[in-house]
Amino acid sequence: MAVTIKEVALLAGVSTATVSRVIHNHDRISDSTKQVVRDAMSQLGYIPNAAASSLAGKNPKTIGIVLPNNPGELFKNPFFINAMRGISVYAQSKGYFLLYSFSRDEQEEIDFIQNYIRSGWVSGIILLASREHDRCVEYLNSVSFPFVLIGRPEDPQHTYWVDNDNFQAMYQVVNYLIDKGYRKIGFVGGPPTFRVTYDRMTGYRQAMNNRGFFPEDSMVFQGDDFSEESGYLGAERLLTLNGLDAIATTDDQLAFGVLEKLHKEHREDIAVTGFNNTVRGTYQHPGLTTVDVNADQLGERAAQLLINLLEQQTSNHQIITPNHYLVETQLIPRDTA
Amino acid sequence: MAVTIKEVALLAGVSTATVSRVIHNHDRISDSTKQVVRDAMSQLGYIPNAAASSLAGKNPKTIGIVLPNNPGELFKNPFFINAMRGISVYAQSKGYFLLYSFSRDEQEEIDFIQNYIRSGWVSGIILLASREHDRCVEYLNSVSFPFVLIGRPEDPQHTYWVDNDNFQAMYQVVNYLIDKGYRKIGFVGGPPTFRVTYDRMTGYRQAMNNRGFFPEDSMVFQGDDFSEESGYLGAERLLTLNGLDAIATTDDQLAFGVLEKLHKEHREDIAVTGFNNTVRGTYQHPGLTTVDVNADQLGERAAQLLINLLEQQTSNHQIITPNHYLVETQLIPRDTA
DNA sequence: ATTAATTGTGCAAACGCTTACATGGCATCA
DNA sequence: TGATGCCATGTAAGCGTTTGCACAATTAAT
Repeated sequence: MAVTIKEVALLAGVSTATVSRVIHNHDRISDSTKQVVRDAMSQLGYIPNAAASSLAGKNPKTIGIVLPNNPGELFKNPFFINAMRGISVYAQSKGYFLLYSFSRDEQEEIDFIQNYIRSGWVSGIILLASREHDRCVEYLNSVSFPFVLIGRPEDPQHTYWVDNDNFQAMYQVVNYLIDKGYRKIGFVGGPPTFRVTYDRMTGYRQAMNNRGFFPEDSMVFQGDDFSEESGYLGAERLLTLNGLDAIATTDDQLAFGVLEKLHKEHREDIAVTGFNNTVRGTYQHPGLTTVDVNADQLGERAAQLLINLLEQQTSNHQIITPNHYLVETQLIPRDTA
Repeated sequence: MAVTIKEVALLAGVSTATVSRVIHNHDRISDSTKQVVRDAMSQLGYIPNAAASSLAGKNPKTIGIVLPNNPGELFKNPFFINAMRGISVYAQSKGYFLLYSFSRDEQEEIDFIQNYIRSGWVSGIILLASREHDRCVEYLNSVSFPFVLIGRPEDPQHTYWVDNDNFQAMYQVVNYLIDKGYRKIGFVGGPPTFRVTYDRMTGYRQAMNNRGFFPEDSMVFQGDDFSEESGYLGAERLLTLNGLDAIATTDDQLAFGVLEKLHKEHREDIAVTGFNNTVRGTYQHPGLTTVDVNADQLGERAAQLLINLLEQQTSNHQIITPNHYLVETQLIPRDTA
């Protein structure tokens, strides 16, 4: 059917072994032969059979992506599709294929990962769902299969990951607010067990301190989750304070809850910021000032990290790649601050 | 490394051929042997090596998905991610893997398709980008590789495809408007060369006629594209008519343009409907009455169609599957109508 | 001038699975 | 009882690549 390595070999007048070596840029092949073989390949439109090469023990040049199946979140937040696009940009430029699957729950995620690995289809995996105590990470570590996490892992030293610099991001937000003249800035975050909450809160505290403000604990609210309800609750709490003029949140959903409460109390004068640049914040009135996490970049970097890892594994050049990247966020000023 | 068919055969006390036959449910294997083999498989946690099975000439059980890389559209419209999820629901239940790629332009789409096919990775393809004169469709036909189109093809008789019943959908919208008391309903559509425009316009006309209204041509506007600008222009044109009380559009973007013009002219009394249920329409004020195209379902059906096709091809049971599915749309009433 | 090391290439086995063909056992029929 | 046919399973070749090993040709070292 399709063109095989044999036909290329025949046309180039060499053995299949040589063709294979040319494909992989083996260093013991003379430049002249390389040229001849390459000409033959392009003349025939040869594309290696991925199944065969994978079977013969090579990097299948395919990356598996595991997504959480959270319809609500998927819909509200362009994060996933953008991350997938980012991954594809880099992976495709390196000739990698991409496999994806949505999973209903953690168990299914693990099942899919097992399938990916055992089936021999993929050479590495990117996880897009960072949970607190991630069994997928555990599993992948236990079988020591190459993977990259989008999000911050529990063990940042021994895991490959990409994430935003959450400290820096919130630091920026608070400085922006102070620059705009706000002084008494409250904080509404998600559960304190999440690393992301901690990092953003630290950024908030640091920024305040550096500018000469020292928020008491009552100005910091941490909800049980990242929901609107928690935001609403947080606003309720913070409104008991005197002179509050701004609320920085760690998530758009929280921010929406905050806005709702503020609206109810006719305190629209209070500034609000969110996080994640969800679509609702873009189109609602007033537009929500928020932070874009640059999902595209996160995806691209994740792919880069993984592919580096894979290629480095194959070759014996010991170029030590970093084990993580921090991707810049971008403040999106809109009406609420 | 992983468990192979040999180990299963050894444990079950049969040959590898028998194991293979059990996997594929060959009918000449006795029930008792089947049971023994299945037990062995599950005991060892055996998962067939996809590369090997694909190489040996079997259906690789992998579907390639080609997406357009249109950042703006991707962001505004949850269509793509939902369709991908829909595909994954069905495909995963049938044990199929999914490959995806975003392409920058038509040429790249074709390149990716070639890669998919020549590499032997995929057994079938789903196209999510239906254009007017689709070279991908042409190419796939020319090499007669199994594929399904999401959207209406040029040759609906000899292509596998899924789509909404666009006629029906717009018919419904217009009836809804008439039921709500609107009488002089204008139409703003995209370019008339698109089949979807034609179908929806026909639905509009038919519904009007059936209820005793006979819109003159001046009540029908067809833009050069599906943009807000075209919508704006359309509204401008229609506003010259007397007594207009509603505008049905074929796309949310068009609707947004229409709303803008109406707002400018303080004619918010005029009802407006969109199409596609984009996120902006959900969150803006006033909320846009629109039609959800059920992207999930479209994806699921597309996967179903393709997998049926593939399995039917393999086995010689000649169950003739339909060559297309029409997926129901859903009217989403909100503020603008 | 001999030997040793290096370079460029080919040979052939191996990867894990499928499947056409072969085979032995059993039931059926005359 | 022997021939016939079917049923359940085994044998082995082959799918397209990769790669360790072998080997011839060249270069370097003595």
